[in-house]
Amino acid sequence: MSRDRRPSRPTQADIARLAGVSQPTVSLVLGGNKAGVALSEETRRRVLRAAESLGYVPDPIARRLSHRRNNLLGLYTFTATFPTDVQHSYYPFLVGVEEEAAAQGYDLLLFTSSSSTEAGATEVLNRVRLADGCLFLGRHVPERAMGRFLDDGYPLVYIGRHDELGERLPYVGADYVSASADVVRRLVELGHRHLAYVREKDDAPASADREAGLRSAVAETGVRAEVVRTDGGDVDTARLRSWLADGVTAVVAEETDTDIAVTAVESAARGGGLRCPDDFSLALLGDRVGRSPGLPALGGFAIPRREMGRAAVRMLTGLIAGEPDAPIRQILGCQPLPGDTVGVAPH
Amino acid sequence: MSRDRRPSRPTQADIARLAGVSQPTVSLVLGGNKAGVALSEETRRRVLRAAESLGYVPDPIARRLSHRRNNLLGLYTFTATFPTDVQHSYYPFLVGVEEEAAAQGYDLLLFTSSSSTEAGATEVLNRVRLADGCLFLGRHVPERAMGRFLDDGYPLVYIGRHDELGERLPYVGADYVSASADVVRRLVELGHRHLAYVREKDDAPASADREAGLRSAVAETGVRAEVVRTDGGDVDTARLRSWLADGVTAVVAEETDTDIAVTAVESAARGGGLRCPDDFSLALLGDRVGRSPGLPALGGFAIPRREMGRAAVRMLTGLIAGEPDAPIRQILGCQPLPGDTVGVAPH
DNA sequence: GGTCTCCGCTAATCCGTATTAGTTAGGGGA
DNA sequence: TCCCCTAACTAATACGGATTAGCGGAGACC
Repeated sequence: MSRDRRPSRPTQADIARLAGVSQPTVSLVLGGNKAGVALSEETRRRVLRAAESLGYVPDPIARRLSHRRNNLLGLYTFTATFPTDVQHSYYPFLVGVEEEAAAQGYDLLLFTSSSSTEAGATEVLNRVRLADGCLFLGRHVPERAMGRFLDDGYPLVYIGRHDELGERLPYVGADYVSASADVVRRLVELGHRHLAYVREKDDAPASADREAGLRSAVAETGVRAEVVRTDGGDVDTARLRSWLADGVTAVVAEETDTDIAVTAVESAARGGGLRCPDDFSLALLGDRVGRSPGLPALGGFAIPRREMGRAAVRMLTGLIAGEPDAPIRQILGCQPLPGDTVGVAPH
Repeated sequence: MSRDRRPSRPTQADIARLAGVSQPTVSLVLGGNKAGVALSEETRRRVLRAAESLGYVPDPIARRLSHRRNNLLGLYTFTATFPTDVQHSYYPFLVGVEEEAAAQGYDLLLFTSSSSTEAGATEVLNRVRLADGCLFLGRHVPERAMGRFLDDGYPLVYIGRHDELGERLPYVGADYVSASADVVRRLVELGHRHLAYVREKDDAPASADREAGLRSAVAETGVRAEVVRTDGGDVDTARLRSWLADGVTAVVAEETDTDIAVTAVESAARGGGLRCPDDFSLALLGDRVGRSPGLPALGGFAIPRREMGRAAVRMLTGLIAGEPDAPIRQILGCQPLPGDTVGVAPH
């Protein structure tokens, strides 16, 4: 025991001994004495002098043990936190999260999900409780784990709209419905009357919202639209050509964190030597974060990721503070992006 | 008091109550019982079941207070951890850090430095102790704070070579000296006999190493080189033209996290309608992470940022484990990058 | 039958700080 | 002279978990 005692820093007890007072007195003096306990100026000075001479620095660990607060916000992404292939999509969220966390005096705890097995995920989800509250980022909601957090009153906020758990899950989302409808309306204004919509195969609120917006605008304007689900492989040059032969003048692609849909369309076009907007217009339901400035900008809408990150942190800290009447669901608007790949329909 | 008691996470005491044992027994069961205290299988099971059903997670603070380990690695960057303006430069480090941290079973604690004032920095540096050890990333070393950590035996590793504290500071760096010399040699082989080197104004080991490498290769090959320090404003088109008029055929620019030097040269060239490598060759001492695929690649060398991040984590976990004979300084090699902006010298 | 030894667990204590309830000394008032 | 009040501290305790000493009971052995 004694041999493994590191040369520890001076404690309040050491100061107390030196100043001839008790440890609580030291705590009062150094802690600013917010409770307003009476303290003589003389004692105060002695304690401060002793602390100074010992080079005292409060131990943050012990301090937080007493506070029952860690000042830690968790961030859990259900993928690698810094994913290599989808890095640009999540990055702006993180920027916003960090900015606001810093502003609110919280540090960020990044959960590394090395094992993406079910058991591993459960394990990590348990560790989440180390933080005072946690942000979640992902296309889907692990309902059991989240339900449990909610039952326990653990503060959490999802980045992205999610209704898998009814009205219980707090989130900060983006208005994909309106933004997607707008994209369709802009295409129709440019004369497009026949669209193809390429989306991810699996269902998630983010995809459902985009499709709902698209369908509502399609119905409203009376144009045609094929809706195609893909996992990447089945949208190729031949398919693209057959659409165009059928009279499709604009392709709309869903943008997700994996970018499967838009990547498939782009490579199909490249493979066939087709160009946008000359051969067809290409619009995105979303944007591409890491898009190179040298490449043509894709028309679509800008997701306010950074602001979503900030708003999510604000909501979360509100939950942690126990604010009663704060809204637990928030939807931010998206800006239209004209882009270079959308043009007037031929004919 | 009672009203501010948040529904706190289950503690060992809760488990003990549920399982009908004492808190220390719970601690023994959950802690792996390294002391080898006798425990019946039946008790063990009851405790584990109770813990499971309550969703128990040990409090890192409490654990740290008595034990001193919480499987948290700190990451401190002296700027925003997800910097918006220099984002691409630090990002690959983070990728590597996260990969290796996940592999070693550590979570990451990102310290947000809201205030970059001296006082604020000290405050944050105190919080660093929450983690078992900490990685630091930055051009400069705050010597007092770091010295203090080292004195206290707190495990830390710098990403980037730093000798401001003598031999005491553990780091994982890149071999800028050799890599920079190589860049110069390649230019000389292409016939360049007169270079201009543009570097940051302030001094840091990263800059000193590059300049040392450059100077050694310049001396070795007997060519001429102007060394210019800039903060961005004073390297403009006129200056660039005057170099070329003086016979400079290649400009070498330092690459740092701010990219001040290379950005200045590039905008000076663009302003004068000068092109690389036709009008002059442009080489980088380093690389540009976020470089768009559509733009010309700059010649230089690739800094193995991801691998540096991984190596730093390995070194840090070694320090935490108290490995005695592990090296505390490591230098990784850089790969040459030919690039499109370096060509044969005219004449 | 008495002592010895294990087994299986708990009581006590520590880590460093914060907070609250008390306790003591001294002064003032009646 | 007795009582009360206030100033100025301290004792006790909480926070959650780890560690060590120790205790009661059961079986073994002489």
